[in-house]
Amino acid sequence: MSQVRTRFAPSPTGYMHIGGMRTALFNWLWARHCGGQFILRIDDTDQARNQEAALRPILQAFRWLGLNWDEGAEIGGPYAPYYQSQRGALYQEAAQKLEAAGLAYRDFSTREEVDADRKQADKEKRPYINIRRSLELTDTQKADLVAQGRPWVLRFLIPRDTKVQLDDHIRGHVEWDCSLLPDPVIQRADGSPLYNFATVVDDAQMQISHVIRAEEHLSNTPIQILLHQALGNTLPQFAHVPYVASPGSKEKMSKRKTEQYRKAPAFQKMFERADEVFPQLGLGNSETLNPVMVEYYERIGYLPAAVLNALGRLGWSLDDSTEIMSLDTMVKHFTLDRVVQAPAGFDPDKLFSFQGHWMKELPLDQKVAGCLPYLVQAQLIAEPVTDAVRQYVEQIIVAWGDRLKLFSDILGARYFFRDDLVYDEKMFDKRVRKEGVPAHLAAFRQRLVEVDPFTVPNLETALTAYCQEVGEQTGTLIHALRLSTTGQAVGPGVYDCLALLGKDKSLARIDAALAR
RNA sequence: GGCCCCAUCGUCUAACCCGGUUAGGACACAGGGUUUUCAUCCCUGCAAUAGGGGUUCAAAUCCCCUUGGGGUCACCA
Repeated sequence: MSQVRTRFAPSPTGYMHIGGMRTALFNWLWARHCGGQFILRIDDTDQARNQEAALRPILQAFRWLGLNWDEGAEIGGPYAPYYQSQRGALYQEAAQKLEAAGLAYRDFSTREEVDADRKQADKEKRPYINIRRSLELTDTQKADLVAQGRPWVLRFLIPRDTKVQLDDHIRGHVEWDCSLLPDPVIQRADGSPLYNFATVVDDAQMQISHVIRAEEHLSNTPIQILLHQALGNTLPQFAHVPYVASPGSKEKMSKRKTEQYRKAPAFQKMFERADEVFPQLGLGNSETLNPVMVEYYERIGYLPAAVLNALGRLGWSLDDSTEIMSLDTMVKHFTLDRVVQAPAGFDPDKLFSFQGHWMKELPLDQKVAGCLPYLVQAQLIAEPVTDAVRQYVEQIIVAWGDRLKLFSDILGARYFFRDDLVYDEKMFDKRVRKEGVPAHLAAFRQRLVEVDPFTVPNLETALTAYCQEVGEQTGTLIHALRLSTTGQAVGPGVYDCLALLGKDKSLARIDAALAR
């Protein structure tokens, strides 16, 4: 096969959509699988807003996930520039070429006229296509109108007597009857190009071999194919990937619908998590950062490997049983013909389970590196982080074990850094304020004074010995100690907790609990 | 509404192209075991071919229809 070149062409919207990320991943995967190039082009035709700021989160999402691009934004390349806003001359040239060949025409009709035509067609229950009045104008009439300063747009002349055929890598054979297609505007009165046109010009000029994009572009495709043909371009291959649906629905996931996702059972936990974590980090809450955006996953402490794995398995499979896949594995096996045709609902639970897997695989030093920023941002530890603190955090992470799923879970270790404990009152009542327990706790507290060094094995020996002597179950003391020293009913092993806290703090907290 | 796409457990999917499997796996859920918490880990269970017609010895698989779901219909991208 000749050189494979794929592209992802986001418009700078200020955030990276998780569904768009999946499409980008498939493009990247196909390029890498084939040893080709992946291009990141910016579709910023007539965007008034702040480019820089609106683009940053998108590029950051690619960097975070490790999806590098061979040409495009920031790095340039042989087909530069890669920003549509800077490629005006190319579009002008192509538009002139079409007009000169009689394949596009100047349309002098006003928006009002077009709207009226459309309404009329609607009323008569027939499909709307352009009436093409401007086509009947003589050259002198047209020149007059131009002289009068009448604005016009350039429309592509759809060849109404043909059919467009597409053999899509995912959808298969699709056909459209051109007699039903309105003539699309390809250039505005001010000379700026429209998306459908700019895309065609760019894809051809950048030698894109495979246009892999979301299904919602399928209806744009006949026009683009026609445009390519009119321009004399070699047609790229097309692959229309089904869109990503929101959890528990079949509808395309959309940022505009975040309010309803907030209440959807499958999504709810992610929003709650955001409201719990982000305020502690000074990052707003689920209003500012929600699970539709890639940045949510980065900020809440997901691993790129987990997000990539989940995205890769959404609408694509390697075989009948492989679930856990590294990026390398996906590159090795990815093919377009194994992309599923039906929309896939995003599944937060499954992502979470992938996360559990990849977090378990992560070497300790990387876990520490991942958690440290959270502790700093939540002001639980100071910056710069000293070796002693770093070591302490490492010990906590070891004790935390597989309970640490997201990096932000480390915020649950607050009681190792702060003395104002948050008590789980219900459990405190159940495990501490219970017949006989305070007495045991007080008695064992005295034994603790003698434990030296204050280590896990010594603590365990002491507790077992005490319980045997007094004929009490170890569980009674274990639970009481955990509630007293951490305030919580769940967490790392209680001996780990005591050892990590050290003798002084442990004793003080037991005293405080007994005094409550 | 026009055009187009889609349809297997609750979810993601395998098997479909080239008809023959007790329709497989994973997540979730339920139960059990290990860890006197929780998490991990192990075992077990639950659970699907939308409906109707064809074709065929045989249909999840091929064809048609119905139903349902979705996307798109801009001088947005």
